[in-house]
Amino acid sequence: MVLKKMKLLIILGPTSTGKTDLALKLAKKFNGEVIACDSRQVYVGLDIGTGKLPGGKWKMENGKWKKGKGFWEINGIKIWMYDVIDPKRQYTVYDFVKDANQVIDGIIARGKLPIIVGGTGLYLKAVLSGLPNLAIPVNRKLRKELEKLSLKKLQEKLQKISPKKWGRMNNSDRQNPRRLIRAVEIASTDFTSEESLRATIRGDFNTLKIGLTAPRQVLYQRIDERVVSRIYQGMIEEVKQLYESGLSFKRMRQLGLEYGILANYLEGKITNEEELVKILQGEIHGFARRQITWFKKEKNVLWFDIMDQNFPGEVEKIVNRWYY
RNA sequence: CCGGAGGUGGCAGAGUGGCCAAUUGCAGCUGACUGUAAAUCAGCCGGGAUUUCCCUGCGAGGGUUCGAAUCCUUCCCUCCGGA
Repeated sequence: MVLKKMKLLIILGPTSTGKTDLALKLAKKFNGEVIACDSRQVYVGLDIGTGKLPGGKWKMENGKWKKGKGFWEINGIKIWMYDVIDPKRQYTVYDFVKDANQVIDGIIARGKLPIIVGGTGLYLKAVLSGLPNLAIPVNRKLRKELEKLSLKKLQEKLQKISPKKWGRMNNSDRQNPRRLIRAVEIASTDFTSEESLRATIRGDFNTLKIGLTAPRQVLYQRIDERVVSRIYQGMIEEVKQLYESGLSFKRMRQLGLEYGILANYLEGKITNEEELVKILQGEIHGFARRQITWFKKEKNVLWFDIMDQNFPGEVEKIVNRWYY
């Protein structure tokens, strides 16, 4: 049968550029549903710190949101891929691809436009074009053993097991224990990359990619303000509650940014709030930089500077032309 | 005004005669990233030329020395204590 490619609208960009706000607006306009492509919003209970409440203003004023299983609904618009798993569990790109694909298919079946809000570049890439080796599963036992090895030993191990793989790795990855471990893990299975890629790729999308940016200084300022307002919104309380409900500080540190830093704060490693705010801001700046580095390489993105007052209108026009 | 401590690169903070353009942390910048990705990892970080080259440089000026951020001296400033 002849398949018409499914239309998929994508909004991407670094944190704090207002991706979700834009997505909600467009969803309203074009009868869409939103899919959060975010590696941390998938966790239940990580709300304020991951920006699931899209800005205090939504919570306070237009507070018509409700939580469902796997989605939230804000002013009648569904945002998917929120709250799909317990934060104590580890969720991976693979899980995300599987879950998101189902959600996308569901939205299309309902005759609506799926709008992906992408903050996690790897996840977005995996959904759109698959990743080789994606289907090669984690081998917990092996990892546990490998984690005990020194960097040097890991390097030697990979060189022995798969010199080809080692040869392809760059200097930075060769010093990255996490990558080395995964490489050994892949090399220890019978899977071929082709098999694995075939298992995950779909390529049946007709995408329109809208990228949001802002001058660096503006971006940092927005981040800085957001940190403060999140604290006002009760982010510290949120983390306390997570701890009380059994989420360890160690796990929080794995979750990174606000959760990791607040874990340190609650443990007394950071003693005053001023310092806390500074650290949070700095870490998130770095995060935004990493996102930018990643997204720069993304092809076919129409970039918009959010400082340009007219950008929402422009975006709307473009989406309109593409969609109808 | 007296006594004490001190002024180092955006900040914090080492260094106390040559190995110092100056440890380190933060901030900043660039990049990698094929199942933890808000993670993890690499590089840069006074200026310029851009393989061991040049210039400016550790509050300011002067001095000692073959050689000073490091010693002497004068001045300016900050902090603490006393008047």
